[in-house]
Amino acid sequence: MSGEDNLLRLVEAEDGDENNYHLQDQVGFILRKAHQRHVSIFASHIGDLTPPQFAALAKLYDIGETSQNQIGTLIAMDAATVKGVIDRLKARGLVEVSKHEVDKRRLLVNLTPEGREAIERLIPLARAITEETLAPLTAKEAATFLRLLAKLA
Amino acid sequence: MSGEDNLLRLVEAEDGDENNYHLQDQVGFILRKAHQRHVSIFASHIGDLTPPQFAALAKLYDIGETSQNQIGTLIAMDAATVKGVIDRLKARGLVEVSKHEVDKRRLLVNLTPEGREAIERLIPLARAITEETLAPLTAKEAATFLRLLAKLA
DNA sequence: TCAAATTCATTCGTATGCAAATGATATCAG
DNA sequence: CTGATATCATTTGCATACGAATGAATTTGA
Repeated sequence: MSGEDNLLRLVEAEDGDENNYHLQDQVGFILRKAHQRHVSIFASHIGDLTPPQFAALAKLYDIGETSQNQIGTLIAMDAATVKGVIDRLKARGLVEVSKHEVDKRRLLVNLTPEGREAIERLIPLARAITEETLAPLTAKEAATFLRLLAKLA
Repeated sequence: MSGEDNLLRLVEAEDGDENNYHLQDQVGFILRKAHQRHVSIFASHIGDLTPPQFAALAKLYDIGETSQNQIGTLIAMDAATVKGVIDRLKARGLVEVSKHEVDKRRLLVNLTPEGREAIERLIPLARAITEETLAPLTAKEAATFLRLLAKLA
């Protein structure tokens, strides 16, 4: 270790390291890593569907037929992004689309019987994914974490 | 509200809602939304650089010249992804690349003077981004949140 | 009522993000 | 020493993710 290094450490110790920027301590960086880990866990349980695709199916299962735009609002997805997601679900026969009778701008989306069967089959796996994602935390920690995370989202 | 709705509510109340899957309560979904919000805050403060690009610059500023692969490891980025990030930073003159003298597989990456100037200018903004991201939490909550988030990442 | 503003969907461009395959180089093990 | 393995970088393909622009349809407001 050089003399310069020793001097630097002294300076850092004096000011509580406030002059140094540590990427790995920033909330954005850790948030990105936590999200990555979750997506990886998701893929290990549900290989043939992505989290956004699953979210669209789960929401349609929850509320029934609705417009593409409304789906995007409910699952926090950009209009351009949701279009791609719905297109791929449609191509796989999990959802079907139709025109709104009254408001001709709207594209109605609904589950097909295959889509309904798929989401009913996948929901138990999704519970396991949530469990595994939160596994590093105790039950109490998980509850605290979810409460605080919700305040940030 | 219909009679069916009342019945459903009774059933849900009886079993503690355990038979219902609420997407908006799942950790993965909230994690994705929190990450989205952070990226949006980031963009409002630093418009000409993405979070991954900033991360690469910050890490190079921290550790100095290193291989592309090592950068990817340190900022949790896939080799294919980090290549694109470095390519774009290179195109903008913020980093420069060279071949490793001994190990000819490696591509060394380093900040240019412009890159160093940029990251020094941006780090104060990054601190503000972290602050704004955590603003919905009290200081104590933020500390708890970061501790638990780190356990998940 | 009717022009302005808004909403819904689409398209384009750019940027992650990752799996899988490939090629070049380096290391290891027998 | 050399064949098997491992590592590093690249490329391709697919899937989000979002800003901006566009067009069609609806709603608003003076």
